Amino acid sequence: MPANSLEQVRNLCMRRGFVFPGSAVYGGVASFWDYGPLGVELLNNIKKAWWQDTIYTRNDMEGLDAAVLMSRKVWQHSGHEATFSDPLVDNKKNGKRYRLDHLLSQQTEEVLRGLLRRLVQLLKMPPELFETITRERIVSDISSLLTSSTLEAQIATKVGIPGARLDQPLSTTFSANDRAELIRALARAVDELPTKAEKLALVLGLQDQIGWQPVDQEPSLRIAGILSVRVAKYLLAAAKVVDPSDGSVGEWTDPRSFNLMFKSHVGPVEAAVGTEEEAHARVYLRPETAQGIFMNFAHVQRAMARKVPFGVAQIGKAFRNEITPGNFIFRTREFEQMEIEFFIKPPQFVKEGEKNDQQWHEEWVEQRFKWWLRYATSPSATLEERDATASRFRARAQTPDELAHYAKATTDIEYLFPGSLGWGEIEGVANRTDFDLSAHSKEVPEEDLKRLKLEANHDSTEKLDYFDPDAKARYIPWVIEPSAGATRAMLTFLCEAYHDEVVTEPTKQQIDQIKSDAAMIRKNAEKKIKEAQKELAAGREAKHDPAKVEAFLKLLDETVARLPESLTEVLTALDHEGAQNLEPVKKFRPPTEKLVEDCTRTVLRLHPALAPVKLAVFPLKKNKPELVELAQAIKERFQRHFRVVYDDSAGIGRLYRRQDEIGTPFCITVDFESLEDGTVTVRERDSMEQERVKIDDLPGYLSERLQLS
RNA sequence: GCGGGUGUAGCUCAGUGGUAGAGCAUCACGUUGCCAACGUGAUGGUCGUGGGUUCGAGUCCCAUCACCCGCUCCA
Repeated sequence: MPANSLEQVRNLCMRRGFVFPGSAVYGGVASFWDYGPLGVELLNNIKKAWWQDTIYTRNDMEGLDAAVLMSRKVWQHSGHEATFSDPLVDNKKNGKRYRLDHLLSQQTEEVLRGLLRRLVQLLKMPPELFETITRERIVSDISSLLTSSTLEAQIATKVGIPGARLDQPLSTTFSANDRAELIRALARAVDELPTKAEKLALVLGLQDQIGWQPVDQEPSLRIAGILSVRVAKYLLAAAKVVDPSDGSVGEWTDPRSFNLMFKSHVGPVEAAVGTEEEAHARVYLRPETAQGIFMNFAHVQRAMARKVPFGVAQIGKAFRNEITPGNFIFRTREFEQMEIEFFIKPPQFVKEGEKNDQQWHEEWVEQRFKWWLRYATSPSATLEERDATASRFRARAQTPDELAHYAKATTDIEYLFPGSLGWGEIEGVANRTDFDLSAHSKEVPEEDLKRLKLEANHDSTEKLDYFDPDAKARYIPWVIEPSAGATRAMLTFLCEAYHDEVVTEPTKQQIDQIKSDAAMIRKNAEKKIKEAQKELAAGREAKHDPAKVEAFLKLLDETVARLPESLTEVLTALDHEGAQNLEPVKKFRPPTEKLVEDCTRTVLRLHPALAPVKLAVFPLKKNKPELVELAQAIKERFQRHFRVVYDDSAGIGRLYRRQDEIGTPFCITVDFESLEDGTVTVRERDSMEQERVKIDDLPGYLSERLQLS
């Protein structure tokens, strides 16, 4: 059985140095994780496997590593700036979608006023706030804040609303100097207020008090900017915001904020967002690596003299300011992608017997699916285990309304993660047609622009087309994009490899002890259930929920009946919510936990190519210098080729278990016999079987079994 | 975003307003012949952070941060 909860995997990762919370010293920052000594090995191995399998073993692929920061124009023409940067709302009634500010600008004055009033009420803004906070107070309150970047960065993060766009420049009635001071003081004042509502209220109040106004005086813009993305849904409903297309009150969704791109600046810019200077210097951290490949399509094609079809692969970091990150490293704001852009003939040039875009798409889905299964499986897996692994992967075609703006079709490869996460996307194979290359090209024919719903690109200096000597025609190629998450791959392989195994049968006496303890728990719990029922019947609050306790007892009976093989499940049963506040359970837990620990091992049955450590070498006794010396010599013999560790800090059994937990495929023990006949014990991870192998034969023995290419 | 929960030693956790604890881990010494051995000793804490109540707060109150679960949303 692989991991049955993400929590198990999380624990192992933090305890054994795979993943640590980011910025932990300062309390942590949501959604950022650091990869520890073993995590970086695993991640590197995943990337290496992918790189070798997608580039080295094919004849039609090249590699690339493009810059993270690219011209802002890339994101303007790719469509990301428009669709990633403004809150959008849907009307559930008719499926129409609007930019929030556009929608509001079409409302009547009455509706807008109602919105503002409700916002004020919702935030419980104390009216005094507007009276006490004056310009003098603010300006005089300047001191320790460091130089600020932009209002948005300062205020929006402090107020704590991701959707807030309080980024318009201050009224021009202030001098540049005054403005900078004001920003600092404002940020400071916001800092001092105890609640989020008051912070927001302050910002709102200041707009009126000190003439801090958006450049654009449209009230709709201001409100749209101020609305928290999360409260907007209720406000829109309460204020009866109307759908301009039919004039009826809409059934609005939460606005989905697509401002997923992190902003930064090139050069020493400290200008406020919205100014020309800022706009000029602005860059985004890439939200996908794909555009770097499109930028270099023509370079790679010419430099490597490639003919379509061919592909370009890239591994790199991407950044998205996700609104709801979570599930450990599944959805993070900084992540790593492994992307292929595979360039093919447009449909009209495909000849008889050649693959069209649909067939290429299918082939890539199949290829990638095989890749996932290959590395999700340990070579020692039985047929049944392989089937079980395969059943946790699936390819699922996206429905039309799920498709991204650039895709004709996308097939997601998903993995069934443990616990509440469930099926999760680990790779998307998209048919992006000629959308991207056309979007970045000048002089694209009118009909193609129309087909792709693109505007003519007057910024581009190039046409990203290709002369096909075979078709004797010039065209902009189509693209199939298999795009996988490297960090999600790590989570996938960890979940699939995780196993808790019972390796030592508990004695009959120990099992009887558990059974009698369970009987005691039942006796006590039944009493509690009766008490609770009495309380509830009398209309009072009960300490226990009878139904939950009942469910717990049923689970406990069921697992205890299946001992000893259900040993680990008994422990899980004790964590059932119905077991809370039951005294005997508290007493019962520690000895059971101890027994489970003594009788089980945690093992990561990782594919050897992915294992962070390939080999561990131990001396049987650490106080015999000859053994230590030989063991270290063996370690040194392999350390140039792969990660190998030497350890003598515990008894031999414990050393084995430690390596099991991190998925080390082989352990070597050097004993006294080794000194005489030059053989060592090689112990295999999954079977725990041992074999005597000559030290001189180790290279061949290991390279065959580690499957390193 | 809403609701619920958690946060005490590196890890797992106990601690009912009155001197901060246990097991494991770590380190030292001794012992130890292949699957989580043992003995002795030692190290390790501003109890997530900031305020408040109190003679006194890990414990009560407020705020805040992080993580987990459920709902909502999203890819």
